Amino acid sequence: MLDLRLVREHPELIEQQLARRGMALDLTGLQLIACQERDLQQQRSGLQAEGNQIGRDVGERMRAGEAPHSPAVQELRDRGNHIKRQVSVLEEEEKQLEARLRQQLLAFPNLPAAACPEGRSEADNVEVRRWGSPRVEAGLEEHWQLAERLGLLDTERSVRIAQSRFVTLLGQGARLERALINFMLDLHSSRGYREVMPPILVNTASLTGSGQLPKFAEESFRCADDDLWLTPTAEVPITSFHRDELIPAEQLPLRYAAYTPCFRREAGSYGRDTRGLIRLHQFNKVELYWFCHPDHSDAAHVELTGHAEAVLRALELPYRVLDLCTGDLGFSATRTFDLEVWLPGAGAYREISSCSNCGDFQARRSAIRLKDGKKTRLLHTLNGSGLAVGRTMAALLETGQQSDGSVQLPGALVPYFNAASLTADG
RNA sequence: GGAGAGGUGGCCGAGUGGUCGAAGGCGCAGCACUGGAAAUGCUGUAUAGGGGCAACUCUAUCGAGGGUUCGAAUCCCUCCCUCUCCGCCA
Repeated sequence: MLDLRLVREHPELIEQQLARRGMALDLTGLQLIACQERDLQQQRSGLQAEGNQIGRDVGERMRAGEAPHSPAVQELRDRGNHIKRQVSVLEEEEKQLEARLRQQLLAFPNLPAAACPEGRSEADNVEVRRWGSPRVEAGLEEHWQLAERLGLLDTERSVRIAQSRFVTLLGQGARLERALINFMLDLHSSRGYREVMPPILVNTASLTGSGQLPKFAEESFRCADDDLWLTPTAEVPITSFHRDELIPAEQLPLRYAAYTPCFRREAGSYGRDTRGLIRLHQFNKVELYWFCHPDHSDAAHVELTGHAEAVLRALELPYRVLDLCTGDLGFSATRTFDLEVWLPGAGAYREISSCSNCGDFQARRSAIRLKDGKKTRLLHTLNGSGLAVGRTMAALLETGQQSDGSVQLPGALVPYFNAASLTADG
């Protein structure tokens, strides 16, 4: 959420920054509402101050022994009543303005960071670096072909259980998924992340706090009877873990690593990536999350991205890093580095992690502040996949495929999977 | 799901209509004492929003929302949550 003060005092700054995202906005209307709201508040609190004084006066007279219905007291009462009516009128107006303001503010995305490259779409994202040598050969299988042949998953029966875009992992496939989750969590724990396993049904306030609501309601599955939603990412429960908290500066940064299933409706993506593990309604993800001091969030962002990269390196999966341009930035992010893993079968880089600095955007929505001496200020939140587990499996399958039909696994995974390869009779 | 109890500041805990943003304690910070520390003493220590260069000041907040009243932490209504017992259950 954007700072209301900024809306009042420098709406042109917001217009400029959101223009970088490709949004043409005129905030004069909103600014007007914001100022009206402030003026109403001033009027109202002035009246309330007067009312409070009357209350004190009456109390004093009564204590002095004056009769409760003496003319003087009665007059004070009348004035008190009059003020009360005025206040309630102002309050009603104020509430309406506040609701309108909030509704509009919640719909604005975060402002891009100064360093964020300019651009209109993903075509303008800037490649920052590459790691590893991508395997480029003709005749390689795609991961869903490999997975089907090796019996790692069952798509058809999953439709019977749920619907399309769900998958059931089986045998080696299920074990590999489990091995990957453990491998990733161990790696992050060893770097100081605190492991968390949060609720994956979350309430509306949580989804609003991290930015998925109100704008992206159609992206999440909802349990209508309970004000609960299935989490689209662990970012949601982790943000809310500290919602409405005031955290001593010396405790920062707080760093969490969470494995959770994630649920997305993928509305509007019909026909895309319908086979295999790339785009599912339910998928597993290990998420990295930082709550940090605003002065350190840029450095933290680089560090967090490095931690996600470390997983790819340990698994010997070539990848590239993109600095997302202003036009491709997610709603809550002020800057994002995407990691794209090389899929030799598909012959393309595919997103496997998105590492974002959200600045104070989620912290303001979720009221998460830090206390630095006497000062309180909003802290910064960062998140990144470390990594999307299904996509990691896809990359491992395509990268490790052998001419004999088996799949060779990287050495780092052997202790977790208890075998060095996947085979047709495994 | 049924019955009962309860939700007060960073924490514990007092407070059943007026001067209560709230006693007391703990914690924390500063000062004094000390060679240094402990102990002790003194002082300070909530959040949000508004106004002011600032000192400061106004408003709101005692789970949430509404009501009664000149005045509500305190009375009334609704909701949420927590705890205990019973039931059910991985």
